[in-house]
Amino acid sequence: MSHTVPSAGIRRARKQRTRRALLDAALRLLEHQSLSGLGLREVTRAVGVAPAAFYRHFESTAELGVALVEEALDGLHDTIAAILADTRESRDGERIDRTVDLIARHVRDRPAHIRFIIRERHGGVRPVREAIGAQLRRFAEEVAVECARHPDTRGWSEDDLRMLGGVYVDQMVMTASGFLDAVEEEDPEAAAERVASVARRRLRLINLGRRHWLG
Amino acid sequence: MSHTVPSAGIRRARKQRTRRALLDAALRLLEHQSLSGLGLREVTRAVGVAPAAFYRHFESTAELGVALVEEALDGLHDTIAAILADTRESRDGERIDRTVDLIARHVRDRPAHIRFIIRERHGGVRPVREAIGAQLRRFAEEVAVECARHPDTRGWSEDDLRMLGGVYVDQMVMTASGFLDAVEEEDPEAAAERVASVARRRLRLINLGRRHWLG
DNA sequence: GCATTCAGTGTACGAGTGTTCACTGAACGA
DNA sequence: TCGTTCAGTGAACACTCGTACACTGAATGC
Repeated sequence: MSHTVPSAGIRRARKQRTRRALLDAALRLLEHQSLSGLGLREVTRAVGVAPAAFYRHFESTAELGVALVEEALDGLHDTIAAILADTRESRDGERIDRTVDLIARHVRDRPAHIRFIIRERHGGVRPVREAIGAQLRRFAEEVAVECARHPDTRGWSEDDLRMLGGVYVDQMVMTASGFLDAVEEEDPEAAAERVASVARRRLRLINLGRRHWLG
Repeated sequence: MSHTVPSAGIRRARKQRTRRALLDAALRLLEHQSLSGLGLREVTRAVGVAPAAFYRHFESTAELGVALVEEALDGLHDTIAAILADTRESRDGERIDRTVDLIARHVRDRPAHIRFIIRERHGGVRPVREAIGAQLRRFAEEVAVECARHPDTRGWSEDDLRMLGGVYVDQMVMTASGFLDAVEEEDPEAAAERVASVARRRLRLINLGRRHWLG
């Protein structure tokens, strides 16, 4: 009976719980403002905890921002991996459809994370900006590696492959941003479908360019 | 002697002068933070003027932000027009080179304006965000109109042309952002050349896709 | 010349900010 | 069982913030 809860981590768990609460509250507050304007007191007030408690978890809101970057981009990384794996065997047309659908779903599932990433990618807080930039560059690299397996890119230089990976990642981010903006329009579903349509055609354009890159 | 200064606008001119000073000071302060974190007092302090004087020109920092958007995008519009006009007769290769050069020059000439636009495009202040979005959409429209004159896009639908215009404008903004980031690296000139090289290849990729869009 | 306009001043207000520090009390390890 | 650890408290610190209001004095128009 006693050792079923092996004497460990009630404290650690409690701490984790308020840490999560801080992150969640911050994420919610960041939907309508940017990180450089987010106050430490504002966050603790939303959680219902004393301001000083904040320091037990982060030494500044910038550091909290970096933590948010990590969890947001972990999620995005999973989606990218899913896109790459899921569409590896598809024909070109349905591959594009599937990609855009997966982006739409990701945005629907984690809108606040995505909004945060897009807002802070060029935001006023350097460490956050750099963390996002570094991660996105890593994603581009991974996409480039996957691209190399495709017959259309046979014989490409590494540099050109990296360029192409970057194009896809940027395209993905812009599409996500579009889906995010869509929900604020008067007919969100129609707007989202418009975004999806443009995204599909952009990808088709890029793929056509890729096919004719050499010779 | 007396009517050489025709009794007009000494007041108006003085007002304009401090208005400019407010805009310039804000622009400088915004290089290291975002608009939602910019304080009215901070701006007036930088200009050397009483806080209340701010209200003679803007009713909030958001309104000042919108003014900045307008002047920043006027400048960008001129550069886009220059790109479209200047490269109308060129062959494809040098057209791309010229385009990228003009973007690089624009960023070198007005770095603060560009940084502001890129930062606030997805920033926390709605009216500013929307002003930027609307203007960029207008630019895309203009580029689309110009694209329609090109033989490669003969027979394209209006929707596809708009899509293409958007691709070019987004590409331009991303390139500008790249040039901006380049100056912060240890070898800025090399970084800028790397950005330029990637931008040129991206444009080449897009142009290849454009050429093979139909059939 | 004179009354009017108005860009900019100076002071004051209440409210919110980040950070500190001594503290409490429950979870912990031995 | 008992001393230690440490997440969270609450009060106080010295700021900064946006806004209001009565004001000054030079430019202005009649």
